[in-house]
Amino acid sequence: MDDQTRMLGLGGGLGALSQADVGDPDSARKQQALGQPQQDIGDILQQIMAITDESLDEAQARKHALNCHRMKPALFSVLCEIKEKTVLSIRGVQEEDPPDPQIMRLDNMLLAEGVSGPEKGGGSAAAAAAAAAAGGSPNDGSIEHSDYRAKLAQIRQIYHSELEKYEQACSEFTTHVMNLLREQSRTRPISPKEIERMVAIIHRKFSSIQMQLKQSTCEAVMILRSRFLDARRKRRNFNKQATEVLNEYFYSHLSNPYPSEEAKEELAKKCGITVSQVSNWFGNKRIRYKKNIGKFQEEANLYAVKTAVDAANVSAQASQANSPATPNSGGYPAPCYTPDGRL
DNA sequence: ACCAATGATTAGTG
DNA sequence: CACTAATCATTGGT
Repeated sequence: MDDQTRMLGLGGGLGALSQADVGDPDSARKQQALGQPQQDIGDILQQIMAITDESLDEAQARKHALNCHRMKPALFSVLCEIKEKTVLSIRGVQEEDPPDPQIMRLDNMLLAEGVSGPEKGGGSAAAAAAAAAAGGSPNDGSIEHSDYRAKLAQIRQIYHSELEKYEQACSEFTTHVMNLLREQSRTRPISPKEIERMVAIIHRKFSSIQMQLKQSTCEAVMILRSRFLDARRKRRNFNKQATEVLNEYFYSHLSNPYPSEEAKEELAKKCGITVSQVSNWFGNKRIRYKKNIGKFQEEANLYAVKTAVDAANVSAQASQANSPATPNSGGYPAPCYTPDGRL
């Protein structure tokens, strides 16, 4: 035992004990003066082991006596140390948890969506930015975003209140456990370090619950996104003039209705829409025209006449110049645009 | 309320 | 990456 105590580096307490063991008369006298029986570690352990065999009152009294024993702190630290070296070391190895990549992802997304970020101003700006970046949808999107933002704010509010609830519950539980452990540490070898570790465990458990919250919040945001930011749901028909311009181009280039990038830009400008909208329009137009040429015959004629008239005006002005873009001037053309493609 | 028209998205292709 | 074809979701006329 002496060796062991020295190895454990224990201080005065046990040193004094060993002295008492040897029967230092001075120490014995002091103990007598304090009214405590002389005893060694073996006796103490004996008492501890026997404590369950005694009546409750006896046990309480014994416990109190043991608690007040001057050897108690030393014993306590020994037991703590032994415990530390056995049980806890097993778990202590994998203690340092690297930040969970999953929760990092969720956090990043929530931040990007403006759910978990700063409150009003920054949040909505971030949301708008995220929306613009993700959708790529070139809608000017000023009206529809108000609705979106309202819903997002709702989600944010729920998220925050839930988060607060969790945090509160967590801290409540933590303090409860800490109090319990502190209380217990009067009779059981529970070191502050162990309490700390227990707190960490609790926090991890709660953070996994939080992750569920974050996950479901993310899902809610995604659904909201797809509901509100999908441009299909906020479609506006182009105005008459715009469709007229587009149709004019389409039917006057029926043989090759593929506007160049420049032409698209020009059309976009004329129609007050974006280039990709022009591309969409031509894509739709081509496929729908091809699918049912008959249905579009009337329209084709209309625009053919229109361009013919324009061409006529132009050529009238320009005397005899051959306008290059009047493939169908005159009659009603069997459309040059065939399903197989460009002529 | 129904349905054709229509702008936008998506998967697939060269 | 531009394009086609299919499809979605809304608009607007009836």
